[in-house]
Amino acid sequence: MPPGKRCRHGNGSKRACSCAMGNLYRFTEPIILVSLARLGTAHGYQILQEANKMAVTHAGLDVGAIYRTLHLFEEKGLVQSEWDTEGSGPAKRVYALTSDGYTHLGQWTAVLEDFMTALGKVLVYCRDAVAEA
Amino acid sequence: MPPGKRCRHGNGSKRACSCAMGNLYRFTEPIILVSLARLGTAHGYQILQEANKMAVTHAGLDVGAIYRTLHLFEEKGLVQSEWDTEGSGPAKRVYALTSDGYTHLGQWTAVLEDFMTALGKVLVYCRDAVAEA
DNA sequence: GCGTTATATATGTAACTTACATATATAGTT
DNA sequence: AACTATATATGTAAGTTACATATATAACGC
Repeated sequence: MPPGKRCRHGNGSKRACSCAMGNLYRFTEPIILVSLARLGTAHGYQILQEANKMAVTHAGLDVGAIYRTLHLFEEKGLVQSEWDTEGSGPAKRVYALTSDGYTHLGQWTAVLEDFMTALGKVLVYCRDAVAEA
Repeated sequence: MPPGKRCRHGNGSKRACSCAMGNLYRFTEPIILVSLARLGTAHGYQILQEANKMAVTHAGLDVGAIYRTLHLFEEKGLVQSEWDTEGSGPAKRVYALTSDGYTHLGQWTAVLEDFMTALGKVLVYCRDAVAEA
C-alpha cells in the first residue's frame, strides 16, 4: 500500500503504484475497441501491445481479459474475426470492428468524457485537502 | 447498453449512462477520504451526501459500501470514531481522519493524477477514432 | 536434431468491487 | 397511529481484476 512497498511493477519510486490502492477499473472494453479502431485489423497479441501503450493502471491490460473480451464482443456483434494462417508464427485470429462496434466505441467515449470531468473535480478537492493538511 | 435504454438513473437523454457500460470503479475509498477531509468530522450519512456531489458514475456511491469502507478504514487506522448521541435523530457514529488517513489520501491523490493523465490519453485516441469513423 | 525463447490463444479461479435488497432503529410530521 | 426522513448495518449475486496455467507454432543458436 505505501509507496515504499515494492510491487512487481518495478515501482521503486516514491510514487504509490496504482495496484497498491486496490483493484482499479482498467477500462478493458473501451481500450480494446479503440485499439482495434486504430489498428484496423489485428489479432489479440497485437491488441495487447497497442492497448498497453494506453494503460490506465501500472499493471496494464490483462492478457486473459483481452481474449475473453474479444469473444464477448464477437458474441455481441461488435467485432468480427477470421483465422489468419499466413505469415510467420502460430495461426492468429484477426479481428475488426463492425458498425455496431464503432457505435459502441462512441458510447464509451461519451462515458469517458463524463468520467474524466467528474474525476477531475475529485482530484481538485484531493489536491486542496492535501495542501491544507 | 445503448443510450436509449432507460436505466433507473433517469437518463432519458441521448447520452449513454455509465451504468450501461458495465461496472466502473467508483473510487469509493478516495472519495470517502476526501469527503472526510473536507467535512472535518462527519457520520456516514453526511459522508454519503458529500461524496455524491463528486460521484464519478451516474449511480453515485453505494450506501452499503460507505459503512463497510468506514469499518475497514477504522481497522486499518485511517479513521477514528465515536458515538454521537446528542442532537436530533438516531445515534450517529462520527468519524475523523487520522494522520495515517491523511497520508493515505495523499497517496490516492498521486494515483488519481496518474490515472487522469493516462485516461486523458485514451480519450484523445477515442475522440480521434470516432471522428474518423 | 534439440533445447530455448518469442509469439499467440485460451481457460480456471480466488480475490476484490459493485449493485441492490433488506433489516433495524429513532425523530419528526400528519 | 401511520408515514416519512434520517442513520447504520448486513447479505449476497453479479461483474471485474489478478495471476497462474495450458496449449501450440516458429525462429534461433548450437
